[in-house]
Amino acid sequence: MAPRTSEQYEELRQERKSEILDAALHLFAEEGYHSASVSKIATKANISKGLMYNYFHSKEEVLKSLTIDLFEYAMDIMKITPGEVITDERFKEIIALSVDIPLEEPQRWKLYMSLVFQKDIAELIMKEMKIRMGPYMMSMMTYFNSKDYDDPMAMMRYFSAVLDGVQLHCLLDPEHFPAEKAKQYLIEQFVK
Amino acid sequence: MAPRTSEQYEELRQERKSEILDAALHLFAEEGYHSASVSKIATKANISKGLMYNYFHSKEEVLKSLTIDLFEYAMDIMKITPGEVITDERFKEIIALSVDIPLEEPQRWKLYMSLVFQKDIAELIMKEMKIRMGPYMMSMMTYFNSKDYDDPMAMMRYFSAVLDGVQLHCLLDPEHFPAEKAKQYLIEQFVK
Amino acid sequence: MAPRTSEQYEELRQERKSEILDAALHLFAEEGYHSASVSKIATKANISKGLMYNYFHSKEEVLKSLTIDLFEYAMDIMKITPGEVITDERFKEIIALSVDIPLEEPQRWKLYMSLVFQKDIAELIMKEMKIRMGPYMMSMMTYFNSKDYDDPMAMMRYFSAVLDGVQLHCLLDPEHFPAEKAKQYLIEQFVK
Amino acid sequence: MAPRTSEQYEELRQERKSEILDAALHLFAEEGYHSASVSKIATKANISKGLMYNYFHSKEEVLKSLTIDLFEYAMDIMKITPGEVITDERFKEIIALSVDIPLEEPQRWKLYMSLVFQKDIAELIMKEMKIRMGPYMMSMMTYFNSKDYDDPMAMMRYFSAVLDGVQLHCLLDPEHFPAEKAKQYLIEQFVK
DNA sequence: GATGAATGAGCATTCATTCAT
DNA sequence: TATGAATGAATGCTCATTCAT
Repeated sequence: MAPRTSEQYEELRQERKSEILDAALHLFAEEGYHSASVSKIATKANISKGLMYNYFHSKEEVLKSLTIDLFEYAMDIMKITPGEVITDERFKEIIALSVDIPLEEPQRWKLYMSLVFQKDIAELIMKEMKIRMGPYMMSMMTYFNSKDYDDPMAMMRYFSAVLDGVQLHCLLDPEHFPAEKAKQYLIEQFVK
Repeated sequence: MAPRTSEQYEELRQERKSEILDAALHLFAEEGYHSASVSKIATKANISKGLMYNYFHSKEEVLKSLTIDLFEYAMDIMKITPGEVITDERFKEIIALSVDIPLEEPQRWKLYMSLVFQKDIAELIMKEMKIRMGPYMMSMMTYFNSKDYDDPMAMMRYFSAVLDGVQLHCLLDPEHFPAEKAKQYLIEQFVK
Repeated sequence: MAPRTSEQYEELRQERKSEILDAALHLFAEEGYHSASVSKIATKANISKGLMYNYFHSKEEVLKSLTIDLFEYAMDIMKITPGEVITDERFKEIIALSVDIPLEEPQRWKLYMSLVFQKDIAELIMKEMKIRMGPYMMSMMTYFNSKDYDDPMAMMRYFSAVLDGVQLHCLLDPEHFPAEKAKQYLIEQFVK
Repeated sequence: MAPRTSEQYEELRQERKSEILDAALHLFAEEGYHSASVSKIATKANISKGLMYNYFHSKEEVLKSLTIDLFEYAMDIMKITPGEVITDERFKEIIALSVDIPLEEPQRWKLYMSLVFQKDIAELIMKEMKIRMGPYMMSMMTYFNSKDYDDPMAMMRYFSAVLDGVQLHCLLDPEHFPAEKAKQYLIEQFVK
């Protein structure tokens, strides 16, 4: 048999890597970071424990990788581009997406939320987050500024908090939380 | 020599118990439930590992005790009484307190938030919570009902979410989050 | 109040001591030596943990004391006296008693049997045993000798073994083991 | 380098497993189940504590495995087959083997005897035992029935007890117990 | 004499990580 | 590249024993 080309190898590696991440995501979300052992992750990803260390240097790195992916995924969906000017239509879309994303991918977001409050883990991911959230917050501020809010900075931060609260409840109690109504209330309040 | 009286013993016990709870609170909040080992808690409380088990049957029980205390503390401060009829003034006070409490006792509330998303732990505390939150939510709904909202139930849930979001940001970024402005915005929106 | 006389104190001590031994006997027999903690014994004996050490230097000593009592109890019941000459009638009585004792006080004998096979414990009690069993075995040998057995020593040892086997089964399966029939078989075989 | 083939792994595992069982057998027999800690077993088996759990899920499982092996070993030697019809010759052979086995493998049998009287442990092994002893007892009863005994069931139980007693003494005092004479006495009494 | 708080060594078990193959 | 045996430190927890009161 002809040896694989290095492109094929690279492809294989990426595939394996994402299988591992996928397994880890589900286990972390289901049983928490500490209860999800490397053994379980490897088994779920159909590889040996040893091989995992060929792809990630540690369990912590799996987590780090997962959170970075998480952001990229969210940014992708929201189609946020640095320097973007946000229109009312776009703002409404962002609200709708913000509510829908956690409903559609609760695993991912539960994991994310569970991490934010564990100081040891939070430090790992906060740096990544701040870098990636910066441009998004800039665009938001510009939007609130254009709306003639008194204190657009404060408003932007308040809006972020409100949105997080809504997302939180979407995750914690999806059956009872009135997601559609919430979108409507958000629009009523913030898109004057 | 005569043994201590049982009052003396009881006093001693209560003191020790609260030392343990205090140590545990800080460690749980700082490094999470799993990373805060019984050894660390005992060391921080200046007692031996073994003695912890003279006061609590398990690490889990320390956590449970801590969450119960948390609720009682919050309920106390908010002066919530079952069946209370909420006036506008009282509603404003609740908003103000809701924002101030996490700012004043961030440790306690960080702990609480960190637990909510750890599935294995959440089950432990959710039961306690639901029992204690019920009356509060009833009063809230009655209030929104009196305000002629379309769907007071949905509004109450949305309000809870918004409040949680605000508390979240107070905890996560107390330096930058505009707490006072947030109170004002909340009152403007919900106390029509 | 007049101070107690030293006789009264001594009496009190003996009473306490036997309460402790009683509690220990039941717990050892029910859950085994290792599972029966000093705490449990003290609680069952209605005294404090600390006081137990006023009566016995260690948990092991409680056990030792218990086994010695056990022997004295058995010897008492069997009315064995050093140098006794055993008649056929007396031999039959010994057989009957040997079978009845374990049936009537299974706790005591189960404890005893459980100890014999735990080397660490066995060493403690074997010495006591050999001293106390010696005269009994002498009398037995004399009896078998009078019966014109080939090898009275071997017969005596075989008889002891058979008796132990019967006692064993009386303890382990009192409901199914035919104790009365066994007595009869024993007499038929050994009292020619 | 290529990983080991699964045959190689399996071979390795079996070897290690039996090393662990061997170490455990000796320690359990010598100091009892509770005193023989996992640490000691691992040290005696020349492996790390952790590795033991790669082979057995718990200390209890080691014990269970050991008792199952014990039975299989005994059944093998005795060549007992379910439904076997026992002749006089075969009966004599069974008596001889019953006496010789404990003499040849005292460790194994001491372990077994020590377990029977520890309530917490006994339950674990009794189930296994009853299943495996059933057919053997059936054959015995058939034998005693063919001998025109009054009450073959009672006789079978008495015989079992006597045999156990003899085995007990073979174990406890192999130097003084007259094993050969005992075989002879057993045959005289039971093979009329 | 009497108490029970306090200790610390020990226990069974888990698990991230390494490494010979 | 790939395996899983092997390690050892750490975990939650128990308990005989000591000791200040």
